[in-house]
Amino acid sequence: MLDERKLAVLRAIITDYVENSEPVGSKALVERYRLDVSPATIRNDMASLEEEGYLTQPHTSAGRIPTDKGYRLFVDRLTTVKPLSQPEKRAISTFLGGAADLDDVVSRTVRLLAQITQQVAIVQYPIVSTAVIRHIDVIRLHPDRALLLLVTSTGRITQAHVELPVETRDEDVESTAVRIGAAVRNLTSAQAVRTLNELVRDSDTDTVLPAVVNALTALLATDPTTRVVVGGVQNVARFGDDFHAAMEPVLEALEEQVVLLRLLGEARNDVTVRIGHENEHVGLQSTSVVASGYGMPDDVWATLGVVGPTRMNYPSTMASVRAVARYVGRFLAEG
Amino acid sequence: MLDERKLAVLRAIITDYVENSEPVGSKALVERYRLDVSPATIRNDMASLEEEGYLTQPHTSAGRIPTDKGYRLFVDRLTTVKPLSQPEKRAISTFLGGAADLDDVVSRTVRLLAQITQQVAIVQYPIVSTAVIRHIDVIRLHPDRALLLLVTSTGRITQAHVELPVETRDEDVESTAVRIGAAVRNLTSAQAVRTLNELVRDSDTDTVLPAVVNALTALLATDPTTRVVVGGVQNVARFGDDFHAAMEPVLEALEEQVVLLRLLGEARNDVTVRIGHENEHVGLQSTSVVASGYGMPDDVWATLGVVGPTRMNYPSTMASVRAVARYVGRFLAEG
DNA sequence: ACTGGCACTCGGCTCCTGAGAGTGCCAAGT
DNA sequence: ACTTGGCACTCTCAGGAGCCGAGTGCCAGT
Repeated sequence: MLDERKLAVLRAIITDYVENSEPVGSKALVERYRLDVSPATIRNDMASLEEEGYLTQPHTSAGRIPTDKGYRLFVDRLTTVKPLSQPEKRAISTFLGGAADLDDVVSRTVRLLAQITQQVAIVQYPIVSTAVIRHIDVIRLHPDRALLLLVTSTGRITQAHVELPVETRDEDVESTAVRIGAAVRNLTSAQAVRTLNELVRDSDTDTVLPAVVNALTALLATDPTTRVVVGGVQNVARFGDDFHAAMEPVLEALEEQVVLLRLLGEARNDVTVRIGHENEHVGLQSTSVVASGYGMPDDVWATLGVVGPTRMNYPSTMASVRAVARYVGRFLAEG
Repeated sequence: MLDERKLAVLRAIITDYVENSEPVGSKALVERYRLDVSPATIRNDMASLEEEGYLTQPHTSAGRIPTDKGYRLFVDRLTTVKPLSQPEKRAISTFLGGAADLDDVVSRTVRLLAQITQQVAIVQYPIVSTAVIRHIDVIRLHPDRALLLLVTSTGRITQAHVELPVETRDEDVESTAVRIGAAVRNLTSAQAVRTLNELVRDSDTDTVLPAVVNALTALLATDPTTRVVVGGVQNVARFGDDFHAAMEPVLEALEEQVVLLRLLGEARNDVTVRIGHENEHVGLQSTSVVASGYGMPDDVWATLGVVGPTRMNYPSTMASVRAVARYVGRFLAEG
């Protein structure tokens, strides 16, 4: 069904369409891509590609444009992600190199991705599965309320409020904090939860301890990967003139953390592409998402990616996403 | 120059144009707004209003549309900000009521503002000038590096890294933290800086103390108002069909914290309006910004506002911004 | 299996025209 | 002095005709 030449035709059509955003016809095709056959032959191939769902015509007597299925085939079989050039690599490296802390790494990454792909970038906050608890702290802000701080070995700080009985003494709060801190130090999230359970079981007269432990358990349970940063939103304006209608739902989707997490959540350690209707979220079905996990080998920390028009330059976008993911991963591993 | 009727004509034109986004002519005007004069009279008034720069014609033989100057006059003299309805007030109140902490208040506020104005909302993180230090903490993450945490009475947590001599003992770190903590507790930022200076002067043999104090001083010095949150970006799609050209610079501006801060920075405690070219940032000169300070009376904590098309409903937007600012202020004062 | 030729389709461009909205101006009325 | 009706004028917009050209599908020939 799909001989070599038909695949070459599909590749040429996609290349041309990505570049010029115009339906491409048989004549232009043979002229621009040395296919060494006549337009008539190409026409037959195009007809057959259309029959199998890889191409479509906006209207009779216009050229063909690729369908989502066509892009899918292109991405799967017709393209090789070519590595970035040396200057590009150096640019990435120096741009990330100046980062001061975790927040800075993430915000630089998102700007970098948006910049080099000219699309909308999404970066999930990294989480280290091997992160351990470094420190906890309970700070009494009001008579009946305290602030619980949790610091992990990656420098991540989370917080929660704890309701206290009004009559609680400051010393009790402090000693409880010290006690819990000693118990969970250098434990992973899962280990800590187990230890905390034992701690509560052993001390049933105490009122402060259970309150703090509950808050801490809840804090440990909340998935710390639920933070996502978006950047380069202005690039939706460049997605194409035909995009104006579909733009509002896209912008809306980009504000929904939940949607973004689901988008990124499906990505593995390598580069994943979702094309058009392959995206579950209806607002994003006229876009493609290129994502990649990043972090240490065999230990994915988080995911990042870009959202662009289905008519995007897949090889180049995939190369950029992969490169940025690798550099950020390496950078985090070092720092 | 500007008698009562001309002002009424201007008001009617703006009202109509805001509603229908179409240039409005003399005939439609007398029909829709009981002006009790003939179209010819209105035409004379319109000609004179145009001559003075309040109106303009997209082309000959089209109706008139307001200029920035026209909107300015409208906002300054022709409109009264009418209070919100009871249900609206209740909606604001309940929506903000569920907020758990400061982050939550801000994120709810930005969503609320975007929702009720159908425009892009911008909220600056609040700062309490009377905030005092509640707690500091130094956590050693690596042999040569520690994390400094600062908690204020408003529940705000900031952090910084401290470089330590490798040979520093854990006990010294801890005692230093306790010592500094005791010294600055319940002090305002300014008082703390002074106290810290004395502390360093009195103990010149210590190596740990100066390192931590330096980091803390830097932390206190960084302006905590430099954080801004944006929401409702999808609403730019509703700014109008004529807006598509100007959209990219607007989206770009919305990603620049610096630009947003300057936008908001000019606002006073009451509602401020910048119309079109009154905005300094070129990318936003086809938009209007409605902003307001919020916080306790005579003690502005921060600013919030919305960005919309110059052709916006000013009275209603101003009412919404004012109401939200007041509610958030009240809410912060209580919690 | 490929190619050249040919008839056909259909969108886009241009030109034209008429309708309609809106204006500016003027002379007359109050 | 202001207001008004009338009128000529301008200019956009919508619709229709007609042409062009790009592109297709098909077929017969190599």
